[in-house]
This record gives sequence, structure tokens and C-alpha cells, in this order.
Amino acid sequence: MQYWLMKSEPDVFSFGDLKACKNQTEPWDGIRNYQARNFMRDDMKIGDQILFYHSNTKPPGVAGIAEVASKPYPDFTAFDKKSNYYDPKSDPDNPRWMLVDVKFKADLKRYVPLDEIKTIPECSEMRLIQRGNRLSITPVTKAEFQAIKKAGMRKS
DNA sequence: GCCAACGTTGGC
DNA sequence: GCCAACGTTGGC
Repeated sequence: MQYWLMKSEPDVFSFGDLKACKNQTEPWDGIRNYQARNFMRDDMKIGDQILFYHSNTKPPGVAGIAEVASKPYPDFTAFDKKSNYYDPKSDPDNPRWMLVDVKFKADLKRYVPLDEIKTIPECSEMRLIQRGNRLSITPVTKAEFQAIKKAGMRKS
């Protein structure tokens, strides 16, 4: 079992949106970064736990817990000319972009803002809090995952 | 809205 | 295969 942090802009797709989806499950489409794709394609396993992070919002932070709900498969939005994520270089016979389904797992009692994550000792090495980190999918350690979950389960 | 960081593109 | 230009991310 591995642990991940996945960023999403809540204006585009929030944790609440995931919860409202059919089966509370949604394909994590639109990833157009090779490192992030490789994590989904090569390393994610069904049941892996995910910190669902809200980026580009005030304040940024972890909104809830999700899990990996499928094996990797081609990102179909790359083949759709009408999609914002259309990529003519992705050949359906040899897809460039792969994704997994992500499923709602659990609510936190409260949102864990980035400012607070920065103060959690277990999280001092997290890629998330390092400068210039733009990668939208990063592995997290069990200790990091548990520390953030614990913070989110504590009443404010 | 600014801007630092960083990934990608494309000319050479 | 180098690297400048460009586009995007995302915190502030």
C-alpha cells in the first residue's frame, strides 16, 4: 500500500465534487506531465490512499481522503478534440497519457491548510512544502499521510 | 496580479 | 544535444 498527494484546483474539481460523482469515483484526467503520468501508470495500485489537496485557492490545503480505484488506462480526453486536454500527439493505438480512477474514501473533520502542514514535524521533508514544487501528483510517506490525516481528524 | 520555478519546445 | 524562449503552476 502506497500513499499519494494529488492536487486539484477546487474551482475545477473539488473534493466535494468527487464525493458527488456517480459511485463517488472519477477518472483523474488531464494530467499532462510525464512524472505525474508515470506515477499513475507505473506505481499506483488499487487501494492506495490519497490526500486530496486543493491548490490555487485560499487557503490551499488537504480537503479529504481518497483512494485509487482502477488500474491505469488511457486518458481518453487526449483523443477528444473538444476537450481542453486534447493532445493530437497522443495516438489511440499508443496512448501518451494514462490515468487512474480516484474514489472518495473519507471526510476529514476539518480542512488542513498548507500553513499548518508546514508546522507538522513529520511533514518537514514533504515535496509539497518545498519551494517551486509544481508536480500535481507526489508520493507521500505513511508517516506524512498519517500525520496529516490525524490533524484533519482533530477538532479545531 | 506577480513572479519564481520548472517543464517543454524548437531552432540551430 | 544544447539552450533560449515560452507556457504553466501555484503560493503569496
